[in-house]
Amino acid sequence: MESERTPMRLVHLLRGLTVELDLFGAEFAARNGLHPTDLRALIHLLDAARAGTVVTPGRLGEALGLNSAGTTGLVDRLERLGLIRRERDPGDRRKVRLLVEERAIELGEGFFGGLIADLVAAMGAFGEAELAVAQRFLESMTEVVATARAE
Amino acid sequence: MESERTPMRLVHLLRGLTVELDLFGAEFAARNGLHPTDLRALIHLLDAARAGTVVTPGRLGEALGLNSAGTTGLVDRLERLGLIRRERDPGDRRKVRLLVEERAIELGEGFFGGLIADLVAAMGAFGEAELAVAQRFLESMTEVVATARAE
DNA sequence: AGCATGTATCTCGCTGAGCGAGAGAATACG
DNA sequence: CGTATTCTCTCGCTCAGCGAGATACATGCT
Repeated sequence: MESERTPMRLVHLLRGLTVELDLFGAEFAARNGLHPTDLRALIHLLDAARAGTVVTPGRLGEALGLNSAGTTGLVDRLERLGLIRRERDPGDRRKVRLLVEERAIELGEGFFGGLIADLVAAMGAFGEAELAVAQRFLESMTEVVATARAE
Repeated sequence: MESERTPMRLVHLLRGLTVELDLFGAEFAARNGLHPTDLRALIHLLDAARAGTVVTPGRLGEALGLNSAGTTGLVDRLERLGLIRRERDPGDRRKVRLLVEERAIELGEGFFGGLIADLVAAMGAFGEAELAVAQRFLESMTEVVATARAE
């Protein structure tokens, strides 16, 4: 494994990192009575809230790869947990807006907070130029995966 | 978002990349009649096979965070799909060895093959030194997550 | 206007992944 | 030996997510 050529080593690292992050998320979710899907939904909702975007059940379901029935169930679940609230869109009354509650933000902090601080701290060992390289690298890899996903 | 400080931008990139890889895997799995768990199991089994490690249901379940009942179901499923085979360990007859079939290897190639080639190709745009930086960076981040996971 | 078509969400019934509890079979250890 | 331990599997259950379709609102066409 140590004698592996660099590109393959990087591929395995990317996969390994994904696995670690997934497991971290799954464990956090389980500890808070959530399912992995709930956590992914929460992340999506918090991102949208910070960006000022309106999220509807349809958009959320699409982002998570769920059909409408599953999405309704997911939203019901999050609402029952007091993490989000439904609100009819006054402009188009077919739509429902999903609003995140304070509790959801706190939960998000609990999840990310510690880990982000640790990650940022570890980045301190890298120079400005090195972080820039890492950024370009990650952007490039993300784009490749996103493109592959779109077939 | 463009004005974001580099460390946070990197954190978001890591998360985004994880999400993309997850979705890619989930879509591949669905297209092949597998569940995300099955794919994760397959990856684990193929890694072990390449490393020459023996995998038992117990080890597999532990790696995926399943209990024994769930693991039995998973192994049944993979066996029914003709991806693995059970074989009693002759040394310790309580144990069962999980052997990957040819089909599983082909499936793995189908999943990784294209994506890996694309990723490696994109790495071609980076110099030797830059890839080394990316590697150190990913190793550092992986270690942080693994440490955080171990509490 | 009026009617067809499209869009957003929800309801119903069902399948099956994964859990808890515990049984059964083989091994280790006093 | 017999008792504890380890590994896997069985049983019964819960609930996330699917397919099909209902409902309600919106929009385009003539």
